[in-house]
Amino acid sequence: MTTAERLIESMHTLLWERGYSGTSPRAVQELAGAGQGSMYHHFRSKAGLAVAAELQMSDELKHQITARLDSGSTTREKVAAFLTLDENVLRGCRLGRLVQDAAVVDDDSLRAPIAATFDWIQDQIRQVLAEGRRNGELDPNLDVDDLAATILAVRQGAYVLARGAQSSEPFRRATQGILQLLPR
Amino acid sequence: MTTAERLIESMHTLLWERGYSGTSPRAVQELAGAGQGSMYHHFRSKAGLAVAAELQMSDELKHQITARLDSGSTTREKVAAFLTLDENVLRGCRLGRLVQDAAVVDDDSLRAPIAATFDWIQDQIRQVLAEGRRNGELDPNLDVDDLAATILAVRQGAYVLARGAQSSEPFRRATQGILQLLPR
DNA sequence: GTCTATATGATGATAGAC
DNA sequence: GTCTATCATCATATAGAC
Repeated sequence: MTTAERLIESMHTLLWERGYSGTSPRAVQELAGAGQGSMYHHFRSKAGLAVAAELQMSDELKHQITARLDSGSTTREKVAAFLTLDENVLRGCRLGRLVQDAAVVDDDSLRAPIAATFDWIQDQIRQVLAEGRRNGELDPNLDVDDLAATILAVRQGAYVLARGAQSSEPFRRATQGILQLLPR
Repeated sequence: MTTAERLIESMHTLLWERGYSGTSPRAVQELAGAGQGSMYHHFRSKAGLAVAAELQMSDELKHQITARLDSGSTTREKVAAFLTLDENVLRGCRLGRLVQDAAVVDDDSLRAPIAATFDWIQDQIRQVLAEGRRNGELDPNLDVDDLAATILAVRQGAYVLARGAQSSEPFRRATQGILQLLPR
């Protein structure tokens, strides 16, 4: 891995763990084993490096989500796979946690990659739901745009509850709760 | 208002706006019109003042939620009232946003009031749902514990999506999406 | 109870040598 | 490309006078 790649990787890890405001350039440099000058040679600023890390987050997330939404055979199975517990729920969603940070929301270059990824995810879910509606698996009267937003919101909110409780139980409950409303 | 009350009020405002890590004692003092020494006379630390502010947040939130859950006549109306758009969705949930901050989650005295409030809210929703099930408004096979977690998660997640998009539209969609799954 | 002074370390970045 | 030195500012308090 090049120094630039290690810096991005380290920023990715720390953004997930400590958030944007909670991550100092110094901490990133230490984790990457790079010096002060090195970081500022490859990136204009902390925000510039963070944007690069966000793009990596987005890429990884898209691959994971595609794999999950493709995994089941029925609509319900696909949605269930999307909502299924991660290895480590308490870490939260790496993108979702960032939007709580005012420094991120106030800087469009930092916020835009997150917004775009959320849009992409909702659209993937919407397509799965739309197919289910065509198949007759779902009620033809359902608004699949709204329901796609709901399903993503359940996942994001489930992370919030799990972090508050420091337990994965609320995550499991919240995701089970929506699944019981979808026809088998 | 006493100085202590103004300090709590100011911390409340800034926690909501900037989060815990993003709020400095100095900023709180300025907003409250109090000096450095004054703050540390009334509170042991930044964390101590933040706990006091969290208790105020919790109190206000409980009153608002009670009012909403009591407002409708049917189960669906009550849930809809709970999920209804706030004046300013983009601010997010004052408690939900705090749990994304590692400094909050790592300090039990800061996390506990949030966890307790989330538990309280879920229990209130659960009671509304349980009554609806007894009434025959809801399917008797529904797990109301899970569904209560889902409904709170939708609200929390809807805030996350709205902040990401810097628009209240995803909030509206996500909440409508779950309501269309509840029987009329 | 409130004020000013002071302390210690971190933050985010720049300068310039190598 | 990477390193060390340096910088101004801020964060989170503590000390002690008034």
